[in-house]
Amino acid sequence: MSNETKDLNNYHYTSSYDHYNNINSQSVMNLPYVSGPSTYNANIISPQIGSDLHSSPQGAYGLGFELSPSSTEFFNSQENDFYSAYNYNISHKSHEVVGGGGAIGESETKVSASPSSSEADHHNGEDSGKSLMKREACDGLKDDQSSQKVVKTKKKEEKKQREQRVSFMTKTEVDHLEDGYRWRKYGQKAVKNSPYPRSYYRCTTQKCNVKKRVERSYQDPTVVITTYESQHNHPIPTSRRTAMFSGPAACSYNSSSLSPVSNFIINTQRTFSQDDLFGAPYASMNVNANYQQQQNQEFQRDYELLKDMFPSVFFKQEP
DNA sequence: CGGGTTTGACCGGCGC
DNA sequence: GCGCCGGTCAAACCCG
Repeated sequence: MSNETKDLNNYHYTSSYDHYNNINSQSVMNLPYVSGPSTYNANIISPQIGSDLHSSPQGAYGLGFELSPSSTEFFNSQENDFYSAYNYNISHKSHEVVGGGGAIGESETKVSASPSSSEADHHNGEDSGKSLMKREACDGLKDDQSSQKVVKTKKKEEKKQREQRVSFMTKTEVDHLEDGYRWRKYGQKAVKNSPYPRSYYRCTTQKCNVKKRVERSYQDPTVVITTYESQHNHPIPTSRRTAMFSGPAACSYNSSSLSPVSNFIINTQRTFSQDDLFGAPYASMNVNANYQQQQNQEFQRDYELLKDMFPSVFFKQEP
């Protein structure tokens, strides 16, 4: 796919999409990492969803997640921590020895999770926020409301609650990030108040009804918002699995809803190990020994959670 | 030819 | 009721 062959009016599928393909081809061919460091900076806002995912019977599968050759940072925190965690990652970026210093493909990701609304929704000020307000208003309805209406409202709420959504905010030039699963695009819509369209994808695996929306933030065009809905009921396609981890990458994780501050870096240049997970951050963190010991235990717990949430990250990479 | 993308039409929810 | 908007459908198209 080249820029020349694409419709230039559809800017989302020109240069950006080519970046996506380039990065993947580097990964597949196991080439030296030349597209520069990229950091996925993830923030899970809702502790409820975090625990849902943790206890999910589909623990081996779950949500898709960007895993192009890059460094990934997961942030699991309350909403207040969202931007501070994000800033923390930015300010410590220079400490992450990931690869070359190229600018292409550089990215950071934040993650939010919500049963009914997503960070992306709030980010764009869309009507899901209004819906939330409306639902909250419905909670305070007067007694003279007909019981039928109440039942209807409750049903609607339950349905929305079941729609498990997780949003990733990724600072990247890549629009559709690789997550190991196969997606079929089924729609694209212009987003109100945004020059950037929103794309709709569905998992191509039969009987898997996972969907995702991908849009670029109008406030910060360098940020791509990916929203996943529900969970995969199947493993990651094997052909993708090997491709995804053949290139060097690093991943750091912060789960501040489980611990005040925990942050570690996963280096995927070799097989994941606890040493990889727990050793690296201290090089850049100015903390005392006791604190480190305490953090290690918290990291262990967070690590288990992360494994459940993003199993694909932890598949072993065979040489 | 099969699978993915594009894109205008359509639908339902919601606010006015 | 009407218009707006997000989400989805599906025919046409593209590509390997």
